[in-house]
Amino acid sequence: MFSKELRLAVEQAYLRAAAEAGWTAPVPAFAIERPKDAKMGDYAANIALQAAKPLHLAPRQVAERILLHLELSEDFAGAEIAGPGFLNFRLSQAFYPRVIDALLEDATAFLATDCEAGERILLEFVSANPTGPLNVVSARAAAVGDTLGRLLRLAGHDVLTEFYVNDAGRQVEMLARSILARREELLGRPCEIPEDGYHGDYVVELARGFQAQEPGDFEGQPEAERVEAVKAWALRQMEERRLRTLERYGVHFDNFFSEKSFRDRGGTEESVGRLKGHTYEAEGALWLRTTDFGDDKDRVLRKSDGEFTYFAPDIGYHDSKYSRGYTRAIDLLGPDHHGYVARMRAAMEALGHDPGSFEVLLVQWVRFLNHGEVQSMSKRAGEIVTIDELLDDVGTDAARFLFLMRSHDTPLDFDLALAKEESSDNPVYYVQYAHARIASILRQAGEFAARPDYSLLTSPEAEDLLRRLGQLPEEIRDAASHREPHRLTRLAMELAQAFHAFYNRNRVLGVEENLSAARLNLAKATQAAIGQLLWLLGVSAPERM
RNA sequence: GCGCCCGUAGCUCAGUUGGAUAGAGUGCUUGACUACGAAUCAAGAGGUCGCAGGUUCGAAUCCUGCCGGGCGCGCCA
Repeated sequence: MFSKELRLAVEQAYLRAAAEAGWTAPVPAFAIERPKDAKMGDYAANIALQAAKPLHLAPRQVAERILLHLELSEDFAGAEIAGPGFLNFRLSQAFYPRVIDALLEDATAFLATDCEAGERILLEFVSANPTGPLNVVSARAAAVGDTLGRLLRLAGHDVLTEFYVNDAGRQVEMLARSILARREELLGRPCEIPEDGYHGDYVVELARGFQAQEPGDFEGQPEAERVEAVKAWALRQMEERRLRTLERYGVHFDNFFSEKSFRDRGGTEESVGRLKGHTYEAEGALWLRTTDFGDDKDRVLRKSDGEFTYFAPDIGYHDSKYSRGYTRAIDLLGPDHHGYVARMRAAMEALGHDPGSFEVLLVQWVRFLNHGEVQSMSKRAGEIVTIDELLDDVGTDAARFLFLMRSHDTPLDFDLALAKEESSDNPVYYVQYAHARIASILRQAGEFAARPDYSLLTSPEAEDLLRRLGQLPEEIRDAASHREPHRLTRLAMELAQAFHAFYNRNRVLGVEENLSAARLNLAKATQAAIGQLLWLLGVSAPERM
């Protein structure tokens, strides 16, 4: 929450120094950053290093001139020149009450302090085929997408989370035919599961369920109508199961977008029509000249048999994100889809959308381990295949936290044994324990002053904790703008670590009344911050464990 | 062959638009509870940031080449 005012102060100091010394170079691009080593202060600016070259001066010399003209608010204790010419700044105690009071008043608003967002974002993730239970391969994307959505919303964006339901293609047709075949089997008639059909146990379950509910004249209907009836019924069943799974997992979608209804109302034709000028006919097919927009080769929109490719309705779907009023589309895709990004971006550009407003986050694969052994995800081996089975095994809190510990663009090893372990080895418990521990202290504390004298918080552990709390708004801003929800787990762990260290060296209860009140408020503010981070992660924040 | 992602401590990984002595967890060694939760804390050991060049006052970070791993390159979805 201080980097913004610091940047302004430094810029103004530079301008005053320039006016006095006759520098003609404008304010250079420079960074306000947090040094790794606390000995170097709380913030550092490299403006002198950046300005030295255009000014033909030594960096330290520039720094000295700037320092002369620097005017800082009372939140800062002062500034000094260090190393090759960094300006280092140290916070004063004056900011303590501002941070603690703000956190206690409204932790959400506090975390959003530095965010200046306000875009309309459509965030699409998971979008798994509706032909089976949600598979564990979607679990990571579900966790990342849901938390990213919460984070972007907290940052001030108008976010719609969306699940694209591929309910139109051959896949659901096959599901319906598979169910029908199983139904024949249940009735004791000879049958054959279609070659590309679905074989999971759930298909048998569905067949049984359908048979129990099927309308009386079902047998008399023509084949095509029967398939349609089963298809519609099966899609509703899968939707219910999907919603139950997602709810257990704490994942919320604002909208489920049906490919079928989009196609039925001519959405694909409309978007393809608007691509005119970028398309051509060749070999009986309709092609989109994506190479005009950076793709490797042109892509077919409509096959020579007159059917659209998968690409065409998908262009229409993405186009609809813009026509529905969103200015930015963010997709989470598996690494097997990365070849697809360039052509979709090309299509968006051809439609007149800013290609930069279409963002794709590739969520890399997860490898499941058990005590370090790689797990095959085969049903036959009795291993975990669905998200439900994963949640049965390790629970929502551990699953979400572990998925969000790593950057989404690196492959992840997920150790099932570790996830189940309720010990300090499991980072989710480490963070939750800090939250519960504070709850326990507050239960025992009784009444205490709401606005005590925070200048009593002088221990190194208290100061470290306060600095971390004060820096949260900047961290949140960066996590949101970089689309890196995994930073939240690190922040939560660091806060928990700072609190545990504080707790071990600073008695909160049973010390002098004013000191106790100051420490209690700090603990309570920390709890609010950890609670808010856990909420963003979709992990529960227990009062007791 | 071409394209994208990745390569950091024994292991799993952080590392902010290039910044100061490269960090954390885990594992290993050692210490801390007759007062707030020991699911905790403190200390120590552990590194050729895949390799080689280049740009820069400064490179784990940017550029080039090479090595290694993953994924993709259909009128499939």
